[in-house]
Amino acid sequence: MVFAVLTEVTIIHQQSTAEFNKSQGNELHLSHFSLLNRLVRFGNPKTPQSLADEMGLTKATMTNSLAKMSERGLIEVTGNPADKRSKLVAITAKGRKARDEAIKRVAPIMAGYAESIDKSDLVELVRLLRLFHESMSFDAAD
Amino acid sequence: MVFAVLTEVTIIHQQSTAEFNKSQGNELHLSHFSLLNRLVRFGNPKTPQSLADEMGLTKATMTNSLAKMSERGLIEVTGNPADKRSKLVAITAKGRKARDEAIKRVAPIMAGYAESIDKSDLVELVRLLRLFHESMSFDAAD
DNA sequence: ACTAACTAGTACGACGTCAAGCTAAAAAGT
DNA sequence: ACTTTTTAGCTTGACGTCGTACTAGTTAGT
Repeated sequence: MVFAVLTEVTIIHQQSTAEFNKSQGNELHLSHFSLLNRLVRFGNPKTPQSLADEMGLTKATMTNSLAKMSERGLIEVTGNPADKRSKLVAITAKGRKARDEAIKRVAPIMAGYAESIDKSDLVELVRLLRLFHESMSFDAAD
Repeated sequence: MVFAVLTEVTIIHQQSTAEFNKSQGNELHLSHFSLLNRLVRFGNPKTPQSLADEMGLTKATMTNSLAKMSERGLIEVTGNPADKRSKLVAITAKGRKARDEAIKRVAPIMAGYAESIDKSDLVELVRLLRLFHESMSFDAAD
């Protein structure tokens, strides 16, 4: 049963990623969008490590993404005064604009998904996914 | 709300993929395992294209995976008599064994997930994921 | 205080994946 | 029949991601 969850999750992830990226016409990759979205919705600035943890990515991946996004001016990475090992990632005005435009581009697709599934099912699905997500974290903690 | 689904799906996918691969000690990647599993559970042999469709991957990805797995003797790829453009992918005895061993290696992790979540929640989660998956397919069909 | 253990971020090489463009075969249109 | 369109699979180049190994700064042990 757990397997079935992961199978579905994998397929949904792949298809939705592909569709998102397609909708953006190579403007903004999903991973970059997710990062911008995270900064806007869950705190700004943040350290690379905490971003990686929250998004289920490794430090190495985060380093790579931040470099690309920094080059494009979507974010600004500065030293962390509180810890000289660390850095702080902040979204720029350009990054906010890019996020907003990405949302506009993808909105029709999201609406399409929402149309063919009950609102109550969607709410329950999110709840259960979070539950599952948490149960994974416990297990991975050792 | 749809966004929340995709966010959770993405994180769960990444973390579970990472854990699966870790549990296998570089013996068998999740994508290869999924393909073997698919052949065993949902029909054998199958064409590359139908496998790609079922797994939400592109033809190019499938070509690459099949080549690697074929080299390792996990599958056998032959011409399709019914359609000379096409091929047929069949799992080998070695492939079946590799799948079985992978399941054994990952079983403890799966059990860990299952432990911290109610069985009924798990069933419902799978149902809703399939529903969501289907609602995506309709949209992507055009 | 000083050393040992841990943590944040980077560098490098490898892999899965994709989009775009290609060939060959099959299906559809006329 | 013949042409056009569609489909199956391959090739190439690029990107996100990971694991491992490394450096530099922080924390804990003694």
